[in-house]
Amino acid sequence: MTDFTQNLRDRLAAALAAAGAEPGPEEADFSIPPEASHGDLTTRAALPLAKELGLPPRELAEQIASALREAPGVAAAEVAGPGFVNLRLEEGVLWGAVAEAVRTGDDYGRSDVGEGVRVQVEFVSANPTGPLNAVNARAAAYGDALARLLEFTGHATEREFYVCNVGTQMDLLAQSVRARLREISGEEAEIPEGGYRGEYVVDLARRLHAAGRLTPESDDAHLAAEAAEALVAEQESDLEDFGIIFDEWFPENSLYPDKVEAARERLTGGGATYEKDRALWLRTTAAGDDEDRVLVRADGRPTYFLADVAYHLDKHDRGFDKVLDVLGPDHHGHAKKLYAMVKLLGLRDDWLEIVISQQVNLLEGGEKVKMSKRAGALVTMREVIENIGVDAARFFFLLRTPTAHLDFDLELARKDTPENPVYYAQYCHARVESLKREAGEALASAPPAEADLGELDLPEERLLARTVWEFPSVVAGAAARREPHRLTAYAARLASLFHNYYHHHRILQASGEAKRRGRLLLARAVGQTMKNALGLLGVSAPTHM
RNA sequence: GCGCCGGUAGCUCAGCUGGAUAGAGCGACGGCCUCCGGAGCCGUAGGUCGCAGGUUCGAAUCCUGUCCGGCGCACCA
Repeated sequence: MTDFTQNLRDRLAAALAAAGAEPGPEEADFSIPPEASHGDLTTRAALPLAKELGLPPRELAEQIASALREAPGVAAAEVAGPGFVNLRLEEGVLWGAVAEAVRTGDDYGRSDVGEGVRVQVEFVSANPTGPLNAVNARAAAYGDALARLLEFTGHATEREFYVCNVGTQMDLLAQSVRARLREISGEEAEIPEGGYRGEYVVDLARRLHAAGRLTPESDDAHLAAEAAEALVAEQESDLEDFGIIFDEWFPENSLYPDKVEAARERLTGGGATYEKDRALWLRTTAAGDDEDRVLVRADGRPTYFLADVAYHLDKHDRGFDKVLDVLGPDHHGHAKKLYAMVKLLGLRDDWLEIVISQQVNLLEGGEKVKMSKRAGALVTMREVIENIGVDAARFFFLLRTPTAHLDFDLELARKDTPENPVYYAQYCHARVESLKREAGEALASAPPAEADLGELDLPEERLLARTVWEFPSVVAGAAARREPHRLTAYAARLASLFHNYYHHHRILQASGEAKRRGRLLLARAVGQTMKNALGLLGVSAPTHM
């Protein structure tokens, strides 16, 4: 498909050049119109360029159309609306995609557009002060799907979790654990103001005490380290059960003191710092921030921001060509200073990219489920997984664009009825598997034959094939825009088309051996494409349901 | 006060970096079970794209202002 569209792009560029236009790469391109009645490929190149040439857009469009009409695989090229050129492709192109999906299997949709660029996706990155919650789970589902998309499009991708095991929160954790340890020894103890009151701290204290690792007399640093280690291990196993394996768990405390000191020197040497009120500031306002930021406090202790600079310098030193930070809703205020930091360090502007994974409202039958960390009554990621399952959770978290708040209806996600979109999509795959079982091994694994595909003649079959044909470009678009939810929408669309087709037309009982094989090939392509789409979302494609 | 994210059908949301008649799911209403899985399918109703300006051949999309909701604004992390 890539060679095919590249050929069309070349022809389009040639036609535009012949008319005297100088199109940019964006302008001399095609898109797949959502409306099937607008053809299979469309270009609006004539609209902006006609103006430059002083031509009526439809006239330029007609010149483009006649040039494209001659291209192989193009059945028709028509001018529409104000000056669109709509292409209708020959069926053979679409059957070719069906054959390719069957032939390439789990690799269908894969591409190498990433050219092996080394990309790091950092996500979740929670404090090691408690179990992961539903908001972390959303970020987890998002970051992992994004990483899968990047891998599938030819990027050398790594997943990283930044363990924020430094600072006030760790002190509070240590004091909270100490209080619980005292209680175990029968003493009276109080959880400090702002401390962690969750039941899990009691369990943690009990476990570490029983293992002989901690006593109420253990010093703060030891308390914090032991507690954090245990909690990180829990987070890691929760994420593993959610299907997510990180390549790197990067502990913040490993940055101290050398890397933090090196970061300070580098910034100071760069001349973007100054001293005020005995503190060291970074002039981030020179790079688009709203106010300058403190790097070193008046008492000489470095800020979290300076550690962040050190952390990103370390990422850069590790050779990543691109770094994606997925920040939670409580950190969205950091984007500006991080971007400013990149500028002031003299790194490429697009080296860092920040995506905000927004908050989640958990609903139970329309009622909001309260999530209060202070009261210790938070909804944990583990509870979400146990309550509704990994597949439903991941699918639901990826239903929306990451930047928008998400209403997550647990009751709906739990349902095993068609109103639940994850079952609807998985059922499509299971149904194809069921057909393959029914058809028998020989037919179910027969190599794609052009003659068999040529038997397909229904409009529904063409539309299904077109949708299979679209898949690689949907993948590419989702990866480029960092929007896995496009795949969720695609899976729902493909499922709907297939269920409809299945209901109205016999596949294994079609008249004629060749038609049976052709229809089964189409079904196999759909099943395979669905499996790949779900796989990129981290959702399983069951063979039975 | 400043900033970020939202405001599109009764509800939850898409809308592919400015295009064609604004779409889907759910809900509502009405249909379909001799048939490879009814965990399914078909149809109907439903919109001033928060509001007001602007930019241009063209705006849900970009700009300005404004209203509403959510969330951030430490020498905390």
